[in-house]
Amino acid sequence: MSVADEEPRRVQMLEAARQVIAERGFPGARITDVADRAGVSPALVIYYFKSKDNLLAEAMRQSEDLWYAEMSRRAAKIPTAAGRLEEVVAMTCHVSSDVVLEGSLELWLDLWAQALRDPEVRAVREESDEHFRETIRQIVRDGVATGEFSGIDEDDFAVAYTALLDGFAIQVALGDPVVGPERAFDVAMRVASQQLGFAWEPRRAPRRSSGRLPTRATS
Amino acid sequence: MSVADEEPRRVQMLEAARQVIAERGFPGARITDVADRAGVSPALVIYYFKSKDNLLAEAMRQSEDLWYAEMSRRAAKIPTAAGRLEEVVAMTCHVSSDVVLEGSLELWLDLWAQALRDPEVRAVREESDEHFRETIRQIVRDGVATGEFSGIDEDDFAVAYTALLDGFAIQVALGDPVVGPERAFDVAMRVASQQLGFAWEPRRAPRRSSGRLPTRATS
DNA sequence: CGGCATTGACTGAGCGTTCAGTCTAAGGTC
DNA sequence: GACCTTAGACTGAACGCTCAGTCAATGCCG
Repeated sequence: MSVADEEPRRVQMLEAARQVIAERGFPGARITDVADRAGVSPALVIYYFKSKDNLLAEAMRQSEDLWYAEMSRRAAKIPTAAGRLEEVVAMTCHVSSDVVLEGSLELWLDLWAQALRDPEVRAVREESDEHFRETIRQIVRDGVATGEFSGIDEDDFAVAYTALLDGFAIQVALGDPVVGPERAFDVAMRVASQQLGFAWEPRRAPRRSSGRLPTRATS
Repeated sequence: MSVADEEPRRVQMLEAARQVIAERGFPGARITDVADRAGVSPALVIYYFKSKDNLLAEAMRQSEDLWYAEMSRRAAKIPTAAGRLEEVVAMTCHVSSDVVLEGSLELWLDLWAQALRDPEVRAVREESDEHFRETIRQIVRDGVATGEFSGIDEDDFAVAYTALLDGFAIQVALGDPVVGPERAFDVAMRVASQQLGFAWEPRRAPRRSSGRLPTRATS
């Protein structure tokens, strides 16, 4: 809240930029779009951020930060390591349709493509990915400590599992006809339970609709 | 060869386009670049392909086709299913530095990002991904048939394993400081051997250099 | 008044696409 | 064989649009 209060215009524009990138893609995002959405003039956008590239890179960073903040927020509410892992998987596979995470997967595709050439974006991606890995690592460590998970090299698991989730994120983001959110979630959880040695079965019979998971309260 | 003989200019431009996309990214690729590299005028490029979008989409398709052709070519030479799987993993993780596959991983990142909005590119991606899955599926089926692999749901495995390899492809393409080609290859093979129940150990002590694998002849 | 926020109007570069042709080779005609 | 016609390959120049970034001017607040 403090950040938003101190620099309302700034975050407003970053939020607008995030949405525009999600809609039109990183290279297709125009400062006019961002300005329109934020209800200001294009010149003001340049006034705040020096250049378009800078704006978009910062928008990417902010978006990633928000994603992990949301993840931490949710994880904090869940007592078991297996539950926390499941929540991470659910977020990555977009099982629950969630406004906060709207467009985050699509953004990742642009993030990766852009990271190839743009050093600033590359830095964002590297931090973000290491953050992701560390999150998984920590969950595994906790699970091993509490006896939920049986011994496994947490580092190798984190490397492999984040790669797996990234791969599923691609399929889900692109709306692959074979690998939808439910299947990705299912397979990912099965792999995890097998590798980490904990019991897991699907919450319910497979649902057709893309509705939210009623298991967890939404408020 | 027949194709190249019939339409030399066409394939020449497609090849040029592939290189330009690999260098400057899909959105950054200019028809002038392609024309320059092919040694023709920009107008001729439009003369052959109706528009820039069409050109780039076809270049993507051709690139994917080449990749799978190369994969089949290599796989055909390898007698065991485990060996074939290893070769696929090696190609995906860019363990062997190979001219034919130059820039293919980087191209995938652009392919995914572009597939989000461009229907033509999306179609290419879907075909390509299903092709990949089917390749893995078939290798597993063969391995199970010959007794190399122990029983496993080949479909679920294919879905999960292609996702894993896609994820590693991202890391490798972006030159992640933590997950390099060797580590990706190593972890991927360990996962495969464990899941499919075959014996596998690293060919050699871990190498620092990014040199090619001397195990297989390059000719 | 003085500094900050904000804007509309403008510009200049970049780039896809078009067009009016030129050049070359093949084919037909006597 | 000499000449004309046709078609396809190919190009240089120009058109027109998009869009990031600039700038002088205005409003606003303390």
